[in-house]
Amino acid sequence: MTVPAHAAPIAAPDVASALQAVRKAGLRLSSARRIVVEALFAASEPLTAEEVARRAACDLASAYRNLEILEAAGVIAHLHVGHGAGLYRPRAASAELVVCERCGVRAGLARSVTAQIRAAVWEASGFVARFDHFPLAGLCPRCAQEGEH
Amino acid sequence: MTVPAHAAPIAAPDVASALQAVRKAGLRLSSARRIVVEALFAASEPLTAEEVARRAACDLASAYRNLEILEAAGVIAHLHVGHGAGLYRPRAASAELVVCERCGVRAGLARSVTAQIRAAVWEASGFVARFDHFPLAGLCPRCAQEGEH
DNA sequence: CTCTCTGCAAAGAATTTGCAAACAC
DNA sequence: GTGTTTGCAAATTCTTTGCAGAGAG
Repeated sequence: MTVPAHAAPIAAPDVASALQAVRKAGLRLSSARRIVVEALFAASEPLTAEEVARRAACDLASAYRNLEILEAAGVIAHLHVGHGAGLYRPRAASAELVVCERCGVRAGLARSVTAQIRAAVWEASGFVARFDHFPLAGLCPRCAQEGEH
Repeated sequence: MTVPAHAAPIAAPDVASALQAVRKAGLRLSSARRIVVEALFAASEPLTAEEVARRAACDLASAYRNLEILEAAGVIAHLHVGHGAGLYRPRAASAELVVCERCGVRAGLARSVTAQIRAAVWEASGFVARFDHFPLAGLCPRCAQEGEH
């Protein structure tokens, strides 16, 4: 038995193809929209809507609206870490993560590891687990050590 | 190599011992506090703060304050599922879960399964994963099937 | 009696929505 | 031109905080 495939739409690998994908989705390429895309692809880390709005010099409401639209178009994706605001990143950068609940540090998980976990969860529950939208949570090595005081 | 133990404080198994634990923590047992505890132990599912306030017939602010205090006292715990409000439950009922991102259905995971996953995550990243505060997310069998249309 | 706890009201953070003007095509 | 998109302001949802009075020990 194998875990059902999680359909993986084509994620634009760079700014150019992302902007092209926006056009193909029938969306207008307004200046705000273009800069939002560029800001996300230029960032090395996922950004909050507020950071996107600041970098794109556009209204926060427009940032939220564009982030939602761009996500629907398959160009970007958002994730949630801890109690804080949502984070946005290019869809192509949707690595599967584990996040420290205490300090917020994030680490990527190799596909082989997440595949193994997905298989275990699926066999036990029938659920197809994902780690990109709501990453795994726990304590990083440092915080885990402190926690045992 | 084994995953570091996640210190597991004594969780009150029933209302009586929970109320007793509240006293031992040096807290006063106000009527609102008592009813909040009773409401959580009486519920078959985790409750939102709003549901707690309604069942305890107390102010929402008092519900939040008591939930925070009771959690610090080790009597209850909260978790986050999806985009919605936080959920509260007796600490003793802190099962490790997997939640459907689409329909919200929850399923418990056997300790043997979560132990295996914890080990895999720890070997790969050094993180000590938890599944009670931020449960695993994914698609339930039904939604997974629909998703492949 | 003292100090904790409560209700009420207001503040805050994150996100969404209504609307007229601005802009892409 | 025409219909999408924007900025601004206001509304929503969830949660926290300030304060004066009520209640537990």
